[in-house]
Amino acid sequence: MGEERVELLKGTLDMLILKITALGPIHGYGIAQRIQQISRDFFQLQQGSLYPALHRLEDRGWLKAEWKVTETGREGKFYSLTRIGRKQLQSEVENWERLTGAVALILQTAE
Amino acid sequence: MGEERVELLKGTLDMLILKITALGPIHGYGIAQRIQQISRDFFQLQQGSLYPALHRLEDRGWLKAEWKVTETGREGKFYSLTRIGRKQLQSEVENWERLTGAVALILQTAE
DNA sequence: ATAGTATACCTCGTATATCTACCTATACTC
DNA sequence: GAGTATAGGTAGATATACGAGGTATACTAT
Repeated sequence: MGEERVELLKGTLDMLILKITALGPIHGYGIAQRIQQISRDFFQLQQGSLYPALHRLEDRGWLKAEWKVTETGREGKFYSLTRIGRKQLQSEVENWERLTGAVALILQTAE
Repeated sequence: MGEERVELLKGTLDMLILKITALGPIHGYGIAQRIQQISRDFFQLQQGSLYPALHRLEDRGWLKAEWKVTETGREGKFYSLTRIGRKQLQSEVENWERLTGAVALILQTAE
């Protein structure tokens, strides 16, 4: 089978999580599902990456968490983007674009 | 001044070095200069990142090294891409493109 | 002469982040 | 009653880029 182990580039996960939470409050497990869906199964976010990242983002004040009941009737910790989290997202996206632009310059140099 | 500290995404450095050596044999210090030039000063590769990376790539058989004299009349360790190094570069570029494509899908999702 | 800068190589310790593997618990289906 | 999906979590290993430090040579300016 097309067993492809895809590793995230270290440094992109925070941006992706912030972006997903920018779409509205969502719990951790849901974030992993959304990222997988939208990336057409390219990213398969591991729980050992997800939860530490969420705690990190909350500690930095970029996300805030609230326990609520999900649609399936279970407890879930819903994360939403704070105001400084939104700023952080914006700056990370800008940095990402300049960075991929610079990489593209190098990859495009003719042999 | 526009003092911007730019960190590489962890995982991209090997690809960039391999790409530069694909342009022809070049010594370590020259690789750092080329990367900085081509990226229009966006990347400023640190020597503490550069030399360990070169040794790593040589250990894996992707680069081979040879001492020669530079144009400025000094000793330099010239690196060139091996056959499996070229394959590795190709696969890393493919992965990079699929990865940035997947990130783009997520960043593009409307709020 | 000598002081400073650019070139050229290197190592060590630290910080950070992701992964693998493991654990708990509940709801639903077979 | 067993298995799967959902929901949360932690601990340890690994990788890698960075900062700070070191050596040495060639060239330039004073």
